[in-house]
Amino acid sequence: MPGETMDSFYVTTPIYYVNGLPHIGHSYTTIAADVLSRHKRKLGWDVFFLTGTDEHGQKVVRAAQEKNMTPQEFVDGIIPRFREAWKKLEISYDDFIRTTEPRHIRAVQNFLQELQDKGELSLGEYEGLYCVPCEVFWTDKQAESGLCPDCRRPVERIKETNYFFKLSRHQEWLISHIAKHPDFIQPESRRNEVLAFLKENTLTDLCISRPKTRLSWGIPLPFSPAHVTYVWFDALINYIAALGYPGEKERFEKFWPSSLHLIGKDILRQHAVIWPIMLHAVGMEPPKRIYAHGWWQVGQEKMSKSRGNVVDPLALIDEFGIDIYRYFLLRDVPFGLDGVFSRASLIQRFNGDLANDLGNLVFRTLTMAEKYFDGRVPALQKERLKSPLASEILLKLDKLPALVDAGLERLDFIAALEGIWSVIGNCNKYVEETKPWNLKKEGRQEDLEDFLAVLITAIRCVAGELEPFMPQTAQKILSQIKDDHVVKGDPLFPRIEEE
RNA sequence: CGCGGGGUGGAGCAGCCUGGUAGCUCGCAAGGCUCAUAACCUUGAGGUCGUCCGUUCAAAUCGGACCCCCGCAACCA
Repeated sequence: MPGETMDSFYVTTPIYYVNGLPHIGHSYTTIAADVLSRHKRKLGWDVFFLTGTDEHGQKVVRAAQEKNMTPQEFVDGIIPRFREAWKKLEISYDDFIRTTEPRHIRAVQNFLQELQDKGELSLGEYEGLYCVPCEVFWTDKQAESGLCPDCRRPVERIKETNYFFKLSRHQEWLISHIAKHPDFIQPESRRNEVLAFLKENTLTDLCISRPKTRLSWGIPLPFSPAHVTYVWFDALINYIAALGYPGEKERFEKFWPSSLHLIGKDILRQHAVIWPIMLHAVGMEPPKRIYAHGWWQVGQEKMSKSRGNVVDPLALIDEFGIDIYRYFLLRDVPFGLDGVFSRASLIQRFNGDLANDLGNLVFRTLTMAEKYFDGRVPALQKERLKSPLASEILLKLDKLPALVDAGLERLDFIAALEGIWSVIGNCNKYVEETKPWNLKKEGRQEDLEDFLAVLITAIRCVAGELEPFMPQTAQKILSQIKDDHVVKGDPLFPRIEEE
């Protein structure tokens, strides 16, 4: 539509590298993106939520070899596991891109050709210590002893001809871009980190190709069929490939200006340095915002595929439910910081926040609706209210959407949830203060109606705000409160008794 | 002198940028209530805010020195 001004929102997760199964870290970023997407959609924004998989490169080849499969067979076998995991977690992505898809390959090749045409690439020699059996390059420091850190066999110094991208040419531009856009890299500590890095170092030329003779599992360079594209270079382009680059200008222009890349802090350099420079080099705008979140640790150790201590989200979901998992990840630890995962803290959140506060409030309220009004829901008559606390609750409800929105805008999921829980707390207090059982005995029907009307109103509103975070729970609550009557169900979150 | 993060009641954290009665969640203790999932509500105990020095009328908060803890090959969110 010409002159369209509709608010659009583009959010991405990294495309996950598929040499292993989905773990808590993948689900963390993905759930965060899902919450933001659901929230924006609710407000009427046009949302495009992208996730996907990164399928090329040496690691995938090796993982496939270990299973006696071709790389294609291997990735085709893993991708459904990701899709299933996201389905189970109620992830509402709009698109799932695979780097082995034709649309992505076309985008990458087009992008490379543009760079080549603009004279941004040059042919050069790559030299390094190479372990032939492992097919891996090591830096001098890594292979100090002259042995491969992995297999302990001797490495050899080899040279190969590759294409290089001169990042340093755009370094000054990037520094000033970051300086001019305080929100470009978040949180602030990460922004400072990148800025300091850029000011203190000259970026080295990025080797963007691999000889096909050494690695064939990749996207061929359009101008040199003897080379395939370096996997990171290939991967980053997914963000624009999914928007229809290079063909669909309209879609691209609609979503790209509002782009938000959610990433883990480990891949900050690629997203905050290489990616913006790649785009700038071909004359495209950098992403609007990059947010690097923290890591989950297990006990004192960091979680990693190689240590084998990864937390399996699906097992946790089966045991505790989807919504507590989604809630826990976003509520327990500030998004930008590292956190420690433990069953105990998850159970504590479950029992404390979900069972005692929220679940119990809903349950006791519906019980009273049944007991005092045969399940009928009295209408709210604001002008009749006498209790200051009731007024406070209604006031908070008015402000709640804006509060949640502001929190999510900053990716401060905790602030948003605390805002919601503050209302829940007030409601529980309101019950104690009002002592409806006394009103009943005294036959003060009108007061009792007002009381219940306030609670029901609050619960409806809370459920609405909760929807992006806990879609199932929100749905369950709303299905128990019809327009004029309630249909009480089982407790939403039966307490978990352990030990 | 490598870099970064951190040291606040029993546990986990906020507050520090923009100095001025130390706050939150959990746990613990006592009380209340009965609509409710031994849930809910109230109150309380518990901290010289890592150490020392300095700036100031006043410092968890600013400056300096020091001590201790965590992470820092690659892969990873």
